[in-house]
Parts: sequence; structure tokens; C-alpha cells
Amino acid sequence: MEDVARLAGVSIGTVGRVAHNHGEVSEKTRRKVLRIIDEIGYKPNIHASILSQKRHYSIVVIIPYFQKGEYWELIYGGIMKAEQEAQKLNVQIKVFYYSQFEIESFRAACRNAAEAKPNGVLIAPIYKEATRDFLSVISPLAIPVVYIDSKPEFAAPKDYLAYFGMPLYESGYLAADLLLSADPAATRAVSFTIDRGELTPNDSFVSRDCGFRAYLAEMRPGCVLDNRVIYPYDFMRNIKVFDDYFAENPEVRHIVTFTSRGHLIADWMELRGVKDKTLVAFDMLGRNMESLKSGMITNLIAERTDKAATRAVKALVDHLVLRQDPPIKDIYSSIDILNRYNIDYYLPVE
Amino acid sequence: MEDVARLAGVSIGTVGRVAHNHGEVSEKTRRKVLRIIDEIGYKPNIHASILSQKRHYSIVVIIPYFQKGEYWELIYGGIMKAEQEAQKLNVQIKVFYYSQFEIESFRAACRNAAEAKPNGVLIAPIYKEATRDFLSVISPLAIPVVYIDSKPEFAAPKDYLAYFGMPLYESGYLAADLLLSADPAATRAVSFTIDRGELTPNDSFVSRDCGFRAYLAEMRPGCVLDNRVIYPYDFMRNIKVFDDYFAENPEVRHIVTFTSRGHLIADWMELRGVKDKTLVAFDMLGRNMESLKSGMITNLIAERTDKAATRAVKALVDHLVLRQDPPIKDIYSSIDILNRYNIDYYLPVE
DNA sequence: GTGATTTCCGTTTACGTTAACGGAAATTTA
DNA sequence: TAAATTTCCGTTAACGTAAACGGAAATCAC
Repeated sequence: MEDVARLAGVSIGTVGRVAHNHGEVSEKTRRKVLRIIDEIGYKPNIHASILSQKRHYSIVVIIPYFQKGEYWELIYGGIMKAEQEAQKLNVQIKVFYYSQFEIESFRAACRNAAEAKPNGVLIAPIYKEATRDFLSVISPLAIPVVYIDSKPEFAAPKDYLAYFGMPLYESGYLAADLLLSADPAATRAVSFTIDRGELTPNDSFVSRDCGFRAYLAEMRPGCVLDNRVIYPYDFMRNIKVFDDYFAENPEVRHIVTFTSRGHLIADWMELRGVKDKTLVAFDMLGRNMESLKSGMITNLIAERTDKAATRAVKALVDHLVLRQDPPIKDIYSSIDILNRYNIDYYLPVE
Repeated sequence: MEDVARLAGVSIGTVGRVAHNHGEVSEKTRRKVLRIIDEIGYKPNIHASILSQKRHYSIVVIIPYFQKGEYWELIYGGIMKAEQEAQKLNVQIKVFYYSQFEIESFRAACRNAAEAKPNGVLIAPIYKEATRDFLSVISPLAIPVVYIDSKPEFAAPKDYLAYFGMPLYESGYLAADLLLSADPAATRAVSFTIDRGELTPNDSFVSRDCGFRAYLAEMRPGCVLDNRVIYPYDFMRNIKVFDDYFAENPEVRHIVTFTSRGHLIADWMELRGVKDKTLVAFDMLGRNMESLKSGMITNLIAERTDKAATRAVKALVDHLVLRQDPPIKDIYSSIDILNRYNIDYYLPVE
């Protein structure tokens, strides 16, 4: 900066002002300084910058509440990992939880988050309309928003900083290939879904289901996909669902679930000693990984949800502290295929 | 630091001395300071540390020379990516190349690297004995060494900082499963290997081959694996090798290669319009990815070589600048299964 | 043309740590 | 016991940037 200042014939303070645009600088000197910066290739020293920056930032995270071993724990884990980095950059993270099954709790979480006067928001916007209301509070304050897991369809690029999601449709398509490509004779498969009562089905189910059916239509026109509902917390009832279905349809040997609860099916297979069926499931939950190792789940499709969460936080931190935005707004994670042979090397750590 | 100093009744300079142990401190005060640090939870500010640290470090990298699109370019890419981070921490990287096919060039690269008086070494130790000689020069200078890709068997944990490798045996085992599990009737498969003349076959070939054969022995005792040699730079000759082999053995429908040159086989398949064979190949080279998309390669096994390289450099940087070592010395990358449905989401970027 | 604003920019301090310097205390040597 | 070492530790000047402060120049109102 000293060199730049000398060559441009201004003070080092002015150089700072144009390099990071705060404060007022006349257009003439700004251009002169910019030219010198470019000429001698000045790059700001990020460590000095952070050191001298007295400001502290806070980010609020709005995600569903979860129990141990559930899908949202992966997201939470990714956020916690990013928090370590964030703290070194004077960024504090506060998490607000809501229930996936109660829109009012979502509204409440949003209200509380807004009251915390955050400098940035990371949100899993399960309820779209309520999200819109939240945005109408947040947007006027020019607070950057990052979406994770899903994104409201009304979100225009200028209204959010980034979206970290998963290629759901494609992963459903892939699931079909993994499940059926080895058995050209199969004419029927079944998917099990979590009961959501009156609530609209969630995005990940719909998109994956859609991708799966697209594969069938394209590659296996003779094959149909049944669908049955199971219950996350009612073990006995699920047993009956499975028993009944397979009693009626003993010829069905291919099972998929677009939820993260594949282990529920695997447990039933274990219980009944089922060995002639293949099962494709989603998400890197501990119990799914166990079932994969024990051979009940044939393939697990993982989308590094934890990593997406980490990167989502990082995007906010970069925006706030380093003032640089992601080049692409919509970032999709990879689709990882796991089986019993590579699972041991698939670690959540970085 | 000021708080710690005050509470411990010493100067801030002394706190620095015990926190980062340089300089001499009496055992008594060291313990006192350490206790206070622990008590009030003092964490050093890395930015201030780097800013005030005037020292600059240099790391030498010793890897094979490569042409565009070859395996070692992945490693190189990972190193270049890490370099960006490294530069911000005052660490400079110099690369020394050798020929995979000439041990003398390896020796020369080692000599030149040693002469550069580096603060750290990252090496792909293809020639084990020559590596031993290099170590006898480097070790007395207490220069930390990180291995990548392979590790000499004589390397004792205390003699190196870390090793970043790939689970070769397991990936060979997995390759066999991907290739054969869908076809229980297969009794024969073939692997193609790069000609290395008089040289000993390289580690990755040997280990993957071994893993593959272990799968056969265990799961498919009736199935044998043929092996044929191909030539990286002799397109016409390879055509003949393939033509001849499959003329003689038309029933063989499963092909694997443990090298990174799967695309050579794919090209032949394309040329001859072969559609009834499956091909499993390794490594995320551009040409392999093309062949995967075009359907010639059925499955590609990728081990994020680029990422391993990035982490290897990072390990050295962390050791030098932050004075913290990796908790585990031997770090293996994940085994990623790619097919035409998930390849588009498998990005080398981070 | 005077006074009041506004715009622009130079000066200065602080951020938390490192490391050179040198003085005091402890230890050894003669 | 005095001198010579050695050990230990306090002081201080960087490191590169951000931002508060305030003064000078330019612009405006009347």
C-alpha cells in the first residue's frame, strides 16, 4: 500500500479507501490509484485485514430440529465444522430450530432470527410462503441470504447470495439405474416414503421420485414403481407395512427409498432374513452406513450434505469478511455411490 | 496474551515464548503460564501470528514429469491449488520433475531439490532405493518429508510427516465387483497394462491387480483374469493387441485396466463399434471422463488424486507455519464410483 | 462575499503476535 | 570472591490494514 500510495502521489489511507471502497474518493484519484494497483500487482494481505478489522459479524442459521442420527444432523455437523473457521474470522453463528412438521414453529424461528439483527442468514426454507414473509422483513435490511437443501421457486438471483443443493432428480435417476440395470427382467419395484400426514410432500421425495420414474419411462418402459408409506417412529407398524406388501407382491425384489430412512427397511430385511432383494437408499446416516456394511443396503447414494452446509457457511463468511461472492449462485453437490467395498474410505472429515 | 501475562505475573514476551516454544523459559514459569492459558482459554490469533512472522518458507515438490491429460497432471493440479493458499502464508513451492522411466533423472531431481535448501519436501518416491539415498541427505537437516502416491516400505513413522495415498488393493477389489457382479455367468475377464520394459511394475498396478484377484478367489473362483500389455504412445500397435486378443477370445466381455489409460481401450471399442463389453477404468482424466460420458467406459473409479495432493501440501504448510502436525500419518483418499449418471456432478473444484 | 455544508483525503492509532535486543539474575569458573 | 558465562525474561519495534478523526478544499445558500 505504501508503494501504491507513493507512486500514485496519495496517502496510504486513500489507497485503502479505493482498494476496499469505503469512504469517499474523487473519481479522478480513484482511477489513478486503481491503475497503480493494477500495475504493480498489489494484493491486499488478508491477515492484516482481519487483524485490523474490529467488526464482529453474526450469522443466523434456520434449520429443522433433529434427533441424533437423522438427516438434519448432517447439515448441522457441516455447520459446526464451518463455525471453527468462522470464529477465527470474527464471525459468530447462532442456530434457530424449527419443527419440520409445524409451520408455526418455522415462523417463530424466523422471527427470532430476525430479532437477533444478524449480518447474514442461512436458511433451509421448507415452508415457501412463510419464507417469503421472512424475506420481506430481511431484504430491506440488505442482509445476505443463503439457501440450503432447497430454494423457493420465487427466489430471483439478485435476492440471494447462494444456494447449496443436491441434484435430486439426477440422483433419483441414478438410483433407478443402480437398482435395476443388473436385472433386465424386473417388471416391478417399490419405494417407501415417510408419512407426512396433511403436509405437502417434501422436495427431495418429489424430485427423486420423478427422476426415478423418468429412468423407468426411458429405459424400462415395462417396469412399474409401487409406493407405500411408512412411519419414522412406529417400528411395529412399519413391520406390518413391509410384511403385507411383500406377502401380496412376493415377486418384487427391488426396493428404493427417497428418504434418508433406508435403515428402517434394512432392519425389516434383517428381521425377516430377507436375502433376495436389493435396496438402494439415500444419505450418509450412521444407521444407513451400518446397514450398508452388513449387506442389507446394496447401494447408498450420498450427496455430502455435510459438505454443502460447510460451504454454505463459508460463502456467507467470505461475503462478509472478505467481501467476495461465489461466482455461481446455485451450487450442487456431487452424487456419491457407496457400497460395501468403498464405504470404509468415505469419511465425513475433510 | 496480555491477560495471560498479567494473571501469570510475567511479561507478554514470556507468554509468547511458552505458547509457541521458542527461546528459553524456566520450567516453573512455563508451567504457571501454561496453567493460565488453559484456564482462560487463550487461543493464539493466527492472523497476527502470520503477519508478524517475517520468515518465509520454501517447499520442494519432486514428481514425475507429465504430458497434458496424464495421471500426474492431477497431482500437479492439486499442488497448484494448494499453492494459492500457501502463498498467503509466506510459503513458496518449487517443483522438480523427473522421468518415470529413468532412475537417474529421479536422482538428479532429488539432488537439485536438496540444493534448494527447502524447509519441507513433498515427494512421489517411485524409486525406493534412490529415495533412501535422498533421505540420508535430507534427514540430518531435520527437513520434514511428506510422501504422495506411494511410500517406501522402509519408512518408519518418525521419519516422515505424512503419507497421502490411495487404497489401491481395495479399489482393485471394488473394480472386480463392479465389473462382474452383474454377470454371474462370466468365467473370464481381461486386464490391460502399460508396458514398462525392464522396469519393475508400478505399485498401483500390482496392488490393484492383487485386490482384483482376491475378489475372484473369494467370490468367483471359476473366473480367471487374463493380462495383456499395451503401449501408451503407440496407437496402432494397441489396436492390434486388442484386435488379436478379442479375435482369439470373443467370449470375454469384461475389461479392466489398473492404469489411468482406460481411454485407450475405450477408443478401440469406439473404433470397432464394440457394444457388448463392459469396461472399468481408473482415474479422473479428461479423456476417461469423455469415454465415460460416451458410454464406452462403464465405470470409472476415481480416488481424488488432486485432493490428496492439495492436502499433502497443506500438511507441510500447517507443520511449518502453524506448527501443527496431522493426527494420522497415513491418509487414504476415498474411492469414488463414477458412471454416466453422476459424472456431471463430480467436479475437481472444491 | 460571508458563513455553512459537504466532499475529499492525510494522519494516526490499534489489531495480536513475533523476534531482536539487551539487562538482570543465576550459575559457573578461576 | 570476582569475573565470566549462561539462563531467563521484559521491552519494543515491526508486520499490513482498517477506520476514526479532523483539517483543507470545494461547493452551496443567502
